[in-house]
Amino acid sequence: MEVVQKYMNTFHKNMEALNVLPPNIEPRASGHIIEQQKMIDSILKNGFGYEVNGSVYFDVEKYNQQHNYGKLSGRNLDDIKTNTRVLEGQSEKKNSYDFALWKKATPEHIMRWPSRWSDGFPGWHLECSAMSTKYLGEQFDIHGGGMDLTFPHHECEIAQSVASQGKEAVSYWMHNNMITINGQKMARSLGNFITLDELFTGSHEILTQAYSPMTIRFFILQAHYRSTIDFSNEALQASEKGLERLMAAVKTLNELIASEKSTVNISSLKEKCFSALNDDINSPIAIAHLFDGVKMINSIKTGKEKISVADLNELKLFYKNMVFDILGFKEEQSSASGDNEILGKSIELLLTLRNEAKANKDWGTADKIRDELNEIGIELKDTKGGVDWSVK
RNA sequence: GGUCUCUUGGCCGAGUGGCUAGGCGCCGGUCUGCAAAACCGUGUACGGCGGUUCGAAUCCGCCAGAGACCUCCA
Repeated sequence: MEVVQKYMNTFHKNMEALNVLPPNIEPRASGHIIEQQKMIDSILKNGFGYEVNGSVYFDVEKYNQQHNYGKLSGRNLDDIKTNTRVLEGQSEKKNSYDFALWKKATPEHIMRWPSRWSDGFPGWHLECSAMSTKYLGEQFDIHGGGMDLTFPHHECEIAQSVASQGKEAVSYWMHNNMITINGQKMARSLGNFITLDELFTGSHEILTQAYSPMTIRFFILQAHYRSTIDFSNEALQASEKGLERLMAAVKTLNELIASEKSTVNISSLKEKCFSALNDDINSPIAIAHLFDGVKMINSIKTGKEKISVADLNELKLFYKNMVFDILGFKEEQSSASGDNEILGKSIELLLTLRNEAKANKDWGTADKIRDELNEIGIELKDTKGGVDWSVK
C-alpha cells in the first residue's frame, strides 16, 4: 500500500502540474471485490463461465457462438485460436484464449480475498467492468485508454458486459497512441524512459534542457491523440516557442484598441476551431487555426487590421475559452509585472534611467541595462508604444 | 510466425481523390540607434516500384523500414 501511495502521489502531482482536471472518483479494484464477485455470479448464471479448481474462467468459445468476440480489435476467434501461444499453467482452462474471472491464490500470493470458489483474487479485466458499472451505470458514453489495451483488455470488458447484463456498456471507445523518443519506443529495456519529473526538471541525459508542464501539454496537443508522439529536444523546443507565441498573443488581446468596423472575420475563425474539435478532437487543427488568429491579433496591434468593439469582445472570450478552458493551458510564468509590486517598481526605475540614456544617445548605458536585465531573466522589448518587459 | 497500424519538406506534425494546414528553424525584407518582438516574402514534402483515375500524399498491389498487440502483471 505504501508503494502504491508513493506512485499515486507522484501521479497526482504531475497531473496537477499539467493542469489535468482531477476525476470525481478514483476507485480501486481492491476496494470493489464484492462488486466483482457479483459480476462473476451473473456471468456464471448466464452460462458464460466455468469453475475449475477454485478458479473461474470466461468461456470465450461459447460467448463467440452468440456474440462477436474480437469486434473491437478487428480479430476473429479463428485467428486467435491458431496463434495464441500455449503457456504453462493454463492447462486447467478449456481453451488458451479463455481468460480468468477469479484466480485461486497460491499460498505465497499476498492479495487474496475469500469467495465461494476459493481464497483468491479477481481477474484483471473484471475490475474495470465492475467499477464502471457501479459508478457510471450499465451503459455509458465513452471509455478511454491506451491503444495497447484494446486487445485483450477492452475486448474482454465488452464480453463481460454482454455476458453479465446482456448488452454492451460502452458507446464509444477512444484509444490514444503511444509515445516514442527520438523515433524509438519508450521502454525501460531500451533505457530511454523519461518521467514527467525528469521532463519538468531537465534531469535526464537525453534532455538538453527542462520543459515546463505547459510546454509538454502543448506538445502533446499539437499531435492527434491517435498518432504516436515522438519526444525529441528539437520538437519540444519548437513547442516551447510556439506556446510562447500563442500566450503572448493572448496577452496582446488586452492591449488592442477597437475601431469602428472590423476587417477581420471572428466567427469564421471560431467555426473552424470548433469544427476541428468536433472532428474526433482534432486538436492540432484547432491549434493551427488559433495561430491564424495570433497573426490576426498581432496585425490588429500593428494597425494593419481593424476590429470592432463587439468583435474584440467576442475574440477575447473565444481565446479565453479555447486556450484556458478547452485546451487547458494556464499561465505558468510568475507574471511579475502585475503581481510583484516591488519588482515592478524597480524595473520601472531602471527603464526610466534607460530612457534617459537613450534620449542622450548613450547607447552603451541603455544596452547595458537591457543586457544585464536579460542576464537575470528579464526581457525588454522596445515597441512603438513604449517598452514591454517580461520575466523569462 | 499471425493480425493490425504507420512511413509527409531541415525538425515536429495535420490532411482519405482536385483547393496555401499549422508550429519551429533557415534565408531575404519592413520597423528599430542596435537587438528582441511583430509583420511581409520565401519550400516542385508526401518511403520505393507498379496499377486504377481526366486527376492520388489520399484508392489497389508488391517491396523496404518502423511500431503495436498476440503472455504474465495492470
